[in-house]
Amino acid sequence: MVNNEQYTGCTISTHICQCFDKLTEKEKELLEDKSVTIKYKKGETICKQGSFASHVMYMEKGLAKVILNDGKNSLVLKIIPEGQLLGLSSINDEHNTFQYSSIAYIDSEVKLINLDFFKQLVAQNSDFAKEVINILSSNSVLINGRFFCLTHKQSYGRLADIILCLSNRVFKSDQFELQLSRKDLAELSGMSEETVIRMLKNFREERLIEMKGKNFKVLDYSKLQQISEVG
Amino acid sequence: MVNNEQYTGCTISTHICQCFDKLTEKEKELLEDKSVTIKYKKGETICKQGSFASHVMYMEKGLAKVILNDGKNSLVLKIIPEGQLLGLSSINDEHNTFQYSSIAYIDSEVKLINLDFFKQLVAQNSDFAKEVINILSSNSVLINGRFFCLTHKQSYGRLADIILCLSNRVFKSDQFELQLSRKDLAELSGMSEETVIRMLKNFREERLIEMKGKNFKVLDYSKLQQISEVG
DNA sequence: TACATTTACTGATATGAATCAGTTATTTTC
DNA sequence: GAAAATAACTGATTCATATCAGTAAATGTA
Repeated sequence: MVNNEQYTGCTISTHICQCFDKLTEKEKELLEDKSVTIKYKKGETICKQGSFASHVMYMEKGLAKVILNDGKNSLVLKIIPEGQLLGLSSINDEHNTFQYSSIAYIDSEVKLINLDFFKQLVAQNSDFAKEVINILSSNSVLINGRFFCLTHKQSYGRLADIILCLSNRVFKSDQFELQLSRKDLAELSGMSEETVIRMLKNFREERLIEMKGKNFKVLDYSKLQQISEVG
Repeated sequence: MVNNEQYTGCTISTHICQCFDKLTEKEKELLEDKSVTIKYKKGETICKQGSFASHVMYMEKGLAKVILNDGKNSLVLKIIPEGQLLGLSSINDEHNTFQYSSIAYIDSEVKLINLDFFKQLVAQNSDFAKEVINILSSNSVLINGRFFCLTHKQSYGRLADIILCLSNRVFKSDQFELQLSRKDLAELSGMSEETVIRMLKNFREERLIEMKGKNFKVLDYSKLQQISEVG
């Protein structure tokens, strides 16, 4: 088999966060003491790039984006679905501030875990540390793929990627009510809002998708897949 | 202070790899047994994306690029200078193949460390594990910055970034003999070879750099910095 | 030294996608 | 339930940068 890697702009890791399974009963109890669950409304900032990081987060319920921002532009690094960690890069001793911002796409519940305690777990439980390493490196693979996609595919391919990702990984259905605005979609696929709108229109005209307001239905997976592949 | 983060297309981490300092004398001895140093000529492949990963690498001498490739295009993720690890993502249990290729820019010497032994070190020495986590997360920060830069800056800014990176971090001098071809520079800054050539010419005409064949000299750092910032 | 090959460079042209300037539709708010 | 605000959409235009098609220079080789 020839390995012609396919990169997608997909933003969601399929890696299942298993790190808490590695904890002892005692550690799990302590974890509960050292954490608190907070609710965020759609659009609210869960963590802010540059501010001091005192906790690692775990998405219990909801959906959020992770973005880099230079004051002018923003880049969506990934999406955090239920059951994934957020802000793991803060466990690096050299960075005591959040390296990115996270904003809730929909109403969400997030467990905030005390950072020092999290670091302590890494130091004392090597299975836990190993799993953290797995998560970090899976995350790199995801972001590298997205990096490739956003720099080398053209817009139609990137948009097809995002639609496939939303359908397959986020909503896990061929039809879904998309809470994201066209602007959000544009940010996700790294292009302008107007271009997204025009391209979605084309996809609809070619019967690849159906669209009524926020309701999406994917009609032709294989054609979208093909568009994703040719770039 | 307002935090207007500046992202650069710089490809080199300033993180100093300290993980081997964390080893005991006995572990250091074992490490020598479990590793072998190989010489690579300029242009040679040090590791190949998709092939089975049986070792982690350490750049003892030389310079190499780390690239993603889909058979058509390639993306330089980062550059590995002397004193840095390469192929660390292989320690993830889910990926037993190299996630990227690495090619020597110049003649290089690379220490190949047995992967199972490396994993064993992670499991048994928590300071070592912690340092590995630091390296992984520093690496993410670097690549995220580059991701932002290549997707949001335009060509002049990206090229300025690369020139500054080469001068400040790789060669650590305002003049250097660049072993890389124009094509390499194009790949690094994510644009076509012709565009690189035209823009270098402009930089020279505006007296930002001097250029005679492979010999480069940076004349105006602050102007290049400014070009990098405006994008 | 001559020849072949690769690399560096130049100009003309094509094009993908952003930007600008609106209108229409849908939410939100009072 | 009307007014205001936001989001969705459309068309015209501009622009950055890739691509194409070459020539010139440098490097490798016989």
